[in-house]
Amino acid sequence: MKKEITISELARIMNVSVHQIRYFEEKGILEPAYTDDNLYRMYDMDQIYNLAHILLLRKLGVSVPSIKQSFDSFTPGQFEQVLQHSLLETTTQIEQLQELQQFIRKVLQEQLSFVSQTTQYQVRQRKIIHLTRWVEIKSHTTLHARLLAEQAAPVPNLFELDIHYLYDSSDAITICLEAQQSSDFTLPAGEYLSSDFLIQQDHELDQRIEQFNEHAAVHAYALAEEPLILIEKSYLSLFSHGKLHFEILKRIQSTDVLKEGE
DNA sequence: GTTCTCACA
DNA sequence: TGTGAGCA
Repeated sequence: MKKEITISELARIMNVSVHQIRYFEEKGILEPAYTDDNLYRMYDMDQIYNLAHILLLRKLGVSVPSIKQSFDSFTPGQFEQVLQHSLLETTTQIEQLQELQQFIRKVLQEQLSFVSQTTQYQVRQRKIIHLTRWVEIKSHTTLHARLLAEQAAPVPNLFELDIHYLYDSSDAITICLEAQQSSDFTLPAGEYLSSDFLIQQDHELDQRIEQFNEHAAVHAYALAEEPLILIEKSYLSLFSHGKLHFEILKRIQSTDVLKEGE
């Protein structure tokens, strides 16, 4: 019985895959003690220590190329730099995960509030929203793939955004996306008449908008002279089997709010 | 059981 | 940065 061990034995005692050991070899950070006549890689204590170091550094977030560098020419200063870098990396990862957590909460909350909602029309208090103009289309037409493809600026992550359709008095509908800072349009904070609904076919949309306007007239809401806003909640449509989730909004006039963007 | 290579996430 | 499959 040889004192050296095969790759699968090394893999077993170090809790890694055979593949992974060969991968480390390919990347030049772990050589076998020798190769046997049958071309099997054989490993001894040196390799066990070596692999232990590699796994530790991987756990600390150090990349394989950096591990190679640190093995080739190792100075304590470089080591600190490498570890500082992976510390920074984990910090940004935590931030990204927190953003994801927030987004999941938002989707969950909106989904719950839609499910529990009984009345179709309600008055809602809304925070200020900034919008950036994205595409303009004529009324009574629909967005099609070609139109999107021809836009100069590619739109990031359409699936997770609320898409805002602004219906002003003209014949055009302006399609906008949420912006971080003040941009092309601003929807002031305040009270909005709101209606949530699902639709299956495009023509239902125009009906809904008509109904909304009628409802507002019948109940004599003092609506602001601002565009009607239709919001497509693309991510909520996930929960409604091919139906699309929309909200119609129009701000209710209040005397103490200054009109913005003029 | 192991090697090598290719495709894939 | 690995994994899985197929082959010899």
